[in-house]
Amino acid sequence: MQSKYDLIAQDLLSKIKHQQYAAGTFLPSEKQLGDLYSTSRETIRKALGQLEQQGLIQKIRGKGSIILDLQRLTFPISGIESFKELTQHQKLVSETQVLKQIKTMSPSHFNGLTLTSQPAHYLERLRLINQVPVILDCDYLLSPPITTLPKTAGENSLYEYIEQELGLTISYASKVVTVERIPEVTAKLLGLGSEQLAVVVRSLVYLEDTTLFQLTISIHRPDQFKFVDFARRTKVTQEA
Amino acid sequence: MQSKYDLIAQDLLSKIKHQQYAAGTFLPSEKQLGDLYSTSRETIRKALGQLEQQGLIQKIRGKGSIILDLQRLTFPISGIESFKELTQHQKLVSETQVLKQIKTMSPSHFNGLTLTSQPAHYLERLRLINQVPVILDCDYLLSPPITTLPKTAGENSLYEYIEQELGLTISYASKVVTVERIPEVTAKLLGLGSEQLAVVVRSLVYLEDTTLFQLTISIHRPDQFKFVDFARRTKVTQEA
DNA sequence: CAGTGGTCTAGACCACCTT
DNA sequence: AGGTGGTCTAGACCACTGC
Repeated sequence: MQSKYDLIAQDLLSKIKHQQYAAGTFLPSEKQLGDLYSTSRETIRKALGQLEQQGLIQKIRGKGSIILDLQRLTFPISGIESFKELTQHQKLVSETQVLKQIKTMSPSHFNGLTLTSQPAHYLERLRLINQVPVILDCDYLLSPPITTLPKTAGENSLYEYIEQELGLTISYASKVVTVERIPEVTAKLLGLGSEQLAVVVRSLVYLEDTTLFQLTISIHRPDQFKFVDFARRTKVTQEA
Repeated sequence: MQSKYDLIAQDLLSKIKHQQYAAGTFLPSEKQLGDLYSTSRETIRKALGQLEQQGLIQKIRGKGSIILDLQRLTFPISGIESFKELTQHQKLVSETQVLKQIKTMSPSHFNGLTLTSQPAHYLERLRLINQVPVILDCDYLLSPPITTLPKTAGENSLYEYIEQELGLTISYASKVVTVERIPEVTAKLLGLGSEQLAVVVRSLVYLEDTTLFQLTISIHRPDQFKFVDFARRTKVTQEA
């Protein structure tokens, strides 16, 4: 269910996108927004907090909430987003080729962690944008919780299948991004020549109840790789 | 000033780090924490929200807040952190060589954006970890707001100088990470051979009042580059 | 001084999980 | 049914900004 502050955040987001609130100007004050949406100030503040988090506005004490103008290049690739969601937002012509889909055991080491090996669906997919291969995705989908994996799920959207067909809630991920030399076979798949350096993103993805369900190794063509991020300075002192 | 929920978050963080609350177990309930800290539940919720954001806990409705165990490898390199802060957290032997420090004009194009060129301090610094060069940082510090820049600021911590000496508050940044071919001179500085591929991070950094104050081009040795991230799945539908 | 956002409270109702 | 977190309210006081 959508909460009231989610709806307000979405409404403000769309009003910002459609320039009803212009970049560089201030939003109505929290009190005014409370009157507009007939709600309390704390609820408005939750909505504004979401927008601030995403880098759409900046709150300034004593003045108001100003609309930022970074979105021009902020397709947030940070976060957890499926390839399908990503390309759709950016309106790209994309294609996915399923190279392999078998049942196997998950690896026992990943990102420097030791994991218990367990049954999994292994999926290997080549991603193309404008007919050019850009990413090779190697996924382990653990069973449980992913017991069955129809062939169409990999071809279309894996996350759509998991969230909508299986009714699971994807919650968070930890990722490690490195640049590595890759095997010649892999380089060929991505259309790389003698240069075998690629960007490798290794992710562990978890459900709402903290169950690990996916391990992914994502190999990107370096010349096509672009990672856009918005970050806020954290004050939390991570002292020893 | 530290707010009550900041203090509570820090206290919980340190208790988690010192294993007083063990990974995999539940924190006391929000009600109990409210009694423990003699505060209202909403205040406790703000503290827990911070910890959840950083990936230290996962809240589960109907059950409680469980302590996650990812931190083992989560030195959050995402976010805005100075080189000094970064190396200190990880207890590394680091060194900074200032190669150049001059007054000039800032570039008018950056990350695909058109900016107004203005006076700036240009700073070029080579970063070494364990005596090995790993990063070349090229900074433009705009004046205003950075009018004077003592030589020591670049050698020690630039952010310390800006936040503590100048009393400015660093707030947010937008970054673009790519892999690029770099000039031979630059490659030599980083100790790279014929291979001239490097990871390039271009950042725009802003103050609390949305003033842009820093443009940075950070060139990383690919074999030393490692980016660790924690991400939560966002529900906010960024529809057309 | 009035207006703004930042924090905090004490209560309420709900949805969910467990027993 | 009782405990948990998720949402929402109506009010309060504070710190900061601007005039």
